[in-house]
Amino acid sequence: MSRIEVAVAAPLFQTLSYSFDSDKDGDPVGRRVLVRLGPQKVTGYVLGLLPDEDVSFRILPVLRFLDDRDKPLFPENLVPFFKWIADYYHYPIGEVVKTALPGGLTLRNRKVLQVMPDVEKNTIRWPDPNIAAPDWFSSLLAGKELSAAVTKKILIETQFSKAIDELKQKKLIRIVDVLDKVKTSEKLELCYRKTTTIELPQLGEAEQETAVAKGADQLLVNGEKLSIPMIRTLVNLTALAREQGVDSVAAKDLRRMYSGASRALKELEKQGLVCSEERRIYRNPFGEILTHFPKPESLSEEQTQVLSEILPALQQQTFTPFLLHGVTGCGKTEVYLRAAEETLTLGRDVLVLVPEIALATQLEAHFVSRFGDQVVLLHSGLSPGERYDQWSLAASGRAKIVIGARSAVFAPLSNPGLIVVDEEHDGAYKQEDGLRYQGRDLAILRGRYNKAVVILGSGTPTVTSFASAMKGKFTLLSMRKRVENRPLPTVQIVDLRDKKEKNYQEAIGKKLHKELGLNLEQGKQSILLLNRRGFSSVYLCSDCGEPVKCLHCHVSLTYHKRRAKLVCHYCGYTLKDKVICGACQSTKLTPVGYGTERIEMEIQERFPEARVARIDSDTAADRRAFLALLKKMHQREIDILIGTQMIAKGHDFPHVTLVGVIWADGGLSMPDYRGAERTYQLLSQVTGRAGRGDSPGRVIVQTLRPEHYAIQFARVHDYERLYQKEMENRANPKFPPFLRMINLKISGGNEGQVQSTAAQVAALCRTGKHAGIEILGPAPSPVDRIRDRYRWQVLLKGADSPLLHGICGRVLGRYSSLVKGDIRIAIDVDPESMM
DNA sequence: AGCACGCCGACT
DNA sequence: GTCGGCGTGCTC
Ligand SMILES: [Zn+2]
Ligand SMILES: [Zn+2]
Repeated sequence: MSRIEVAVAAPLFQTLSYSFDSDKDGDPVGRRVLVRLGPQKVTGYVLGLLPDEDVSFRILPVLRFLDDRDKPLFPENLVPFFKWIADYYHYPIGEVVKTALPGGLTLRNRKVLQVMPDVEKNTIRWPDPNIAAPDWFSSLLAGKELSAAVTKKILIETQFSKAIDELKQKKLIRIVDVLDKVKTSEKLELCYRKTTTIELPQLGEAEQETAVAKGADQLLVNGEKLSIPMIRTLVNLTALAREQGVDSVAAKDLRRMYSGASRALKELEKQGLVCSEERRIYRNPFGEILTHFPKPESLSEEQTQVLSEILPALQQQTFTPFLLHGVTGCGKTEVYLRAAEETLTLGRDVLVLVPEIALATQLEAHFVSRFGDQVVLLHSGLSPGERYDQWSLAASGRAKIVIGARSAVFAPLSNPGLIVVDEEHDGAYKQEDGLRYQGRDLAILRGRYNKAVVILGSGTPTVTSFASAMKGKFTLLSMRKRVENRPLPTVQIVDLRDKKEKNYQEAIGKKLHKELGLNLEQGKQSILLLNRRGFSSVYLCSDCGEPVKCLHCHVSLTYHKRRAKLVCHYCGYTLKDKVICGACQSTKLTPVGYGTERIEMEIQERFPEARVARIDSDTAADRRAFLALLKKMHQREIDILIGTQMIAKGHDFPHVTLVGVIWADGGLSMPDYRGAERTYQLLSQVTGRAGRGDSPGRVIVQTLRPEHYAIQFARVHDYERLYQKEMENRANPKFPPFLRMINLKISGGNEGQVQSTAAQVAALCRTGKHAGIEILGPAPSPVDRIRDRYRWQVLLKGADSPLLHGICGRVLGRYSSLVKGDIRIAIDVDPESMM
């Protein structure tokens, strides 16, 4: 028996030791095991081998392996990566691995309540006279199985415990442990292989029919009695195998050729002429046939220049991070593709991260065009089965290129030599629940562990990344020219404070209206951006001025006119739009503020003849409808497209010549030190959507703060000055990149308890070493109640990273004494949103 | 997390 | 008296 280090799927900060039979089970690393953990059975992930030294605890053998020999779920190179993440994000190691793996692969035992096998059901009475027999008891007697989830609920209800104990003692019912059934696994397909060498007569259909007509239901071929269906199937099998260049052929293909194949195959198998086998098939997530992008003959001067730095770094096979600063349409994609080509030539793998795969289909299409089935996809849009298959293709080394969203940074590639993070500034790289990791940062880390080249690409890099480039931590590569020398659009700022410009209660100013009308006349497409969905952001009482709030969250409800509903964007709570004011019972409520839905309606009133469409997370929930809309946009069947930041990302609309930003400063009033940066990024991205060679683009930016530098620098497309200004601002008072932050988030159902726990957390931070660390709070979070949970926070700021993490460790060390009832403490390292 | 063990309040 | 509440601690 050999000893292994296992991370179990439980919130433990340490790994545990188990033993296994190395002769029988082979290499254990990267495979799942089922292990005992106290009185339960849980999934563990094997991280490595351990020396046989004396220990103070007993070492249990693993119950069994959940992954086959030689089919590890993840390569060994991910192990130090996982450990670093667990440490840095203060997250249990097993949960880190669980987050990294595709879902549905973590099994554990659960309790199920059932009637004792040989007990006659109708003889059982509900034993507790004080309460009526509950529904679950009746369905149990009716012969239904209770699920583990239902059992859990029943066992939590203390009112039933007496009756259950009694029934258990009388041996009428029992509670058994069942293991989760496997949710995601390999998909197998039945195949047949010819095992006979007999030569088949070249029997055409006509001849077969003649034979049947003559009454011959069987023919003798080389001493074997074969029916016509058997011959036909055997002929088809031989032909298909030759055609596909394989030995065994899928039964379903044979059935498609001849419906009698199933029965014939069974007969053939019985006579030993064919044998059946299961073959693994890989579910294919590439839904639509993607556009083919041919490889360009030549590269631009800038592409050549940039590649002359990247390719040698790839050949050196050392960790080299690049920041590729290239405006929209500068031809970054071709740089990624050439770098990927070189990486494959060197026998290494490629990992490409994109913000949200649904919107990055063009990058996907480019990679598939160039590299075919060496590419796999990993993103949330896949079914669990597809995701598992794509994962296994990478894990087994059959796929060399992984393209995916944030979590693809954990892709099981054994030797990544190139990691690309496209649109590195995108907020989607930060996971905002559970393991709150930053995909971009982890990409850099993985590059370091795997001695890979990392390319962070963006037209508007995060200030932090650009600062790293300035400090020399990243090599800065710049691409300033748009391909085909498309000019940058002209940007005009419109001051919304000017009463002559815009009427009260309207969103579109005179200037924007005029330009939209002009574009419409000329049959050109326009885009309108407003980063808020719904009709209005608040629904105000005209009598007392109070907004309608969510019952479960401390936020105003958003009015959705088409659905005639008031909706909470945090928890989904909805009200009909016929409400009375909760404060004064008034019925006079009016929508105030703007959302995309309201813009859509205003546009329809202003331009009744225009073909208008809207893209936001309400309308894009259905990926197929979303893709259909994009297609309509490409085919110029839409004149004006209205949307949230979604329209600014990823997708190129070649015929758009006008972009209108309804309210550019919306993000500047948020409690976020990156407000200016984000505003610039959004404006810059949406600006990049306007114009093509022959028809230059115009951008109208409406704002209440026309003088703000983020808006002014966006007008002149000057990233460097934005960067400098931001660095000045963040130097005093200090914000990242001049220091680091960790947010300790305390939440729970009882406001007083949350507040006092938050106070204890803050006190704990302040006791002990904290020199040079600013400890802010405890304070209520900006949204201090979501889903009936109160939320407080303690924010740590400081340049001394080890000390910051030390303070977190101190809090975590007291975790069990701090956390009572439903209180939770979440640690958000490098927070991006304080909400 | 999930489970066992252990120590105090309010029932028979 | 004990039944059951949940605070505390542990899991290789
Ligand atoms: Zn009111
Ligand atoms: Zn809500």
